[in-house]
Formats: sequence, structure tokens, C-alpha cells
Amino acid sequence: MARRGDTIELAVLGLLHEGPMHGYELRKRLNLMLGWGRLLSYGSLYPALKKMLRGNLIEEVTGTPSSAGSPTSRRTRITYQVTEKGTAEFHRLMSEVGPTAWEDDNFDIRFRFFSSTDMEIRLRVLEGRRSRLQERLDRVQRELAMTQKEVDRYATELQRHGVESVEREVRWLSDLINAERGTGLSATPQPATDNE
Amino acid sequence: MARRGDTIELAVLGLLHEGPMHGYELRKRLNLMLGWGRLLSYGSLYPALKKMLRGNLIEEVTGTPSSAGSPTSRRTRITYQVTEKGTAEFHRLMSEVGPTAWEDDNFDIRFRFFSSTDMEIRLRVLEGRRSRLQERLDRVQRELAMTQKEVDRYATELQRHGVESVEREVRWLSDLINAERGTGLSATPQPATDNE
DNA sequence: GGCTGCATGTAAGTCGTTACATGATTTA
DNA sequence: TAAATCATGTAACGACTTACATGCAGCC
Repeated sequence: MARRGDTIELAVLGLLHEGPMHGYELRKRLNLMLGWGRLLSYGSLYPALKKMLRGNLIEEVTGTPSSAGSPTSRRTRITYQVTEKGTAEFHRLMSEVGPTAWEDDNFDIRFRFFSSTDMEIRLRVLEGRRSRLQERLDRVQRELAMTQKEVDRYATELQRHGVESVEREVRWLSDLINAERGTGLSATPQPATDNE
Repeated sequence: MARRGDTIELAVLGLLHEGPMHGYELRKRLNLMLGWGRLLSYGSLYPALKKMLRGNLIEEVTGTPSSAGSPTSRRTRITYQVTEKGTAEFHRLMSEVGPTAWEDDNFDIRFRFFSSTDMEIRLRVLEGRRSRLQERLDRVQRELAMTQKEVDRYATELQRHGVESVEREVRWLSDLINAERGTGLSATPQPATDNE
């Protein structure tokens, strides 16, 4: 099962999928991609790497100094790469449907690594997020209709802006879903639609 | 100083500012307003209330059962109201500039309670958030220009959508700032502008 | 020879959730 | 009177941050 804390694991596996890296580099890239919010600290990253090492999801790269950018190998840094088990875990986390909160928290990360999955998974993730957002939207609108009374001006504006933002995101997701389907459909010319 | 965990405290003080309430009711309202993300649990709320009680920020309401909605007073529930010290703390938290992360995390809550503050504070909070978002935007754009190479299709789309969303929010904030300034100006007919 | 940036790590503390436990009150 | 909802609480745990500690590499 996907636990709450598997976020770093997923992100690290995804990045290492794009090539071997050491911790410092991982943190930099992680902070770039999660960048809109908090910064990931070393105190989280390194213990997580150790744990993944113990779980055989990743392994240290030995020898072959030609792989790194600069030829002069700095002794101190430890480069990691994914193992076969790590790849399997990555695909599991990318496709799994867990508790709602997990899926929402990690949507961005999953999306970021869409290139490493296939269309079926991509559609499932996109549609899952869209339906959850839509559900929230409906719930809020229902509650809004009930507690119509004594509304604060700023509270109302906040609500309005929130609803609008989520609606925008739903449209964005719909476009992406159509795009995914579009590429799929262009390969498969209309399976069962009689429009002559 | 405003610590990270003062979020609940601020929200509770703000809500109690609108009238006395008991814990269960507070949680419901809190979950409505923070609603876009996680749910606040009793395990967080009640200890927080206890702590605020110890700090004399709030106090239990004694007697006068006419204040509540239904006249039949249920013995089990404990109704709270803000103390004078609590009001002072509320205003302090509403106006204080702390570590960046704190201000960003609590922007929504502060905004929700704008009616309980004055325009000077409102403008400071709105402008603070706008400038932080703008700064982030600039930083991302700078980094984007540097690491132009090998860009993943989905990573790019995510970046694009993120930038667009933040730009939208900046415009929203600008509108709000103008509105605040507008009301201020219309009440005070041009203090020192020679336009005869 | 000292400063800055790269690089890895640990210990303590904070914040909050999950799961559990309990009981009163309203409604069917 | 049974079920649902209201209402309050605690203990254990989880995940992450802050602050600290260390050392090498390259530059001025």
C-alpha cells in the first residue's frame, strides 16, 4: 500500500530513472520540481536514501568514472542508480490508487514522470484527479447553498476565487485527457461509431 | 515570533472572534474554510484548545444559556470565547511578518479574517504575498532559461501550468490591492495632490 | 590561508494524524 | 431501543524541519 511518506521515494525513483545521481544533485532537482512550496531538507533526503538502499530499491554506482560529467572523480560523493526492484516499485507507486490524500499530494510528482509510464496509467491518474476535484467542487457548492446567510465579504471572495481556480484546473485536466485520448484515437480510427 | 504551528491558533482566534463556539463546531467550520486540502483532526484541535486555555487566550463561557442557538443547554459541550489577551494575540498574528513559509501557509486564513483587521494590515498582507509570488516567478523563469536543454514534455507542461496559475493569482492580488486602495481614497478625498 | 560552495550526515524537536476510547443526545 | 450524530479526549506514531557537525575542493 502507498503510505503517506512515499512521496520522496517516488520522486527519487523517478529522477534516478532519468540517470544516476548523488544526493546533493537530487535535492537540487527535487527543490526545482516541488519548488512551489517548501524546500526538502537533507535531514529528510539522506535518511530516505539510506532506507531505500536497505530496501534494495537503489544501489551505489561502483567504478566507471566516465559516466559523470567531469572526469576528475570527487571521492566524497556517492552516486545512486535504481535497481530492478526499484523500477518495479516506481511503476507500482505511479499507478497505485491509495487513500485520496496521497493521490492528491503526489499528483504533481506523478505527472512529472508521465513519460516513464504508459497511456493507460496516465489516463487513470488524470481522470482520478479530475473526478476528485469535481467532487470537492460539488460538495463546496452544496454547502455554499445551505449556509447562504450572514456571509463575510472576504470569506465569500476567498471561496469564489478557490472555486474558480479548481474549475480552471478541471478544464486543464480535461484538455490533457483529450490530448492523451487524441493520440490514442489517431492510431485507432474510430472503433464503433456509425457516423456516415 | 510566529511559529509554524500557530496556524490553528490563528484560525481558532479568528472564528471565536465571530462569536463563542465549542470544539466540535470549530472543527466543522475550520474544515469548511481550510477545506481544499486536508481535514483537521480532533487530535490536533483539542490539545490546541487546552494549550490556548492555559495561555489565557481563550476561556470557557459560564452561564447565560440564552447566547446559544437552542435554549436547551447540553451539559457535555464546552463553549469558548476569546479573552482580551486572545484578541491582542489575534491582531499580532494577523499583522506579523515571520518566516516566509509561515506567511504563505497562512495567507488564506489571514485573508478569511480580513474583516476583523484594518486596511493598513490588509494591504501589508496582500502586498507581501504578491511580492513573494512575483519573486518565485522570476526565480523559476531564470532557472528555466538556464536549463533549457533536454526538457521532458510533461515536465514542461507542468511548469507552464504552474507559472500560469501563479500569474493569475498575482493578478487577483493586484485587483484586491487596488480595491482596498480605492475604498481608502474614496473615503479620503486626495490629501496632498494639487489638481486644481 | 581563508572563504565559498559542494557533499554527507545526525539528533532533537515540532506538528499533526490515526486509532482508540468514552459517553450524551437526538431521531427512526 | 437501536442507530446515527454530537462531543470530547488521549496515546502512539509518522514525517519532516532545524540546527548542528564534518570535511573536501576550488578560487582569490
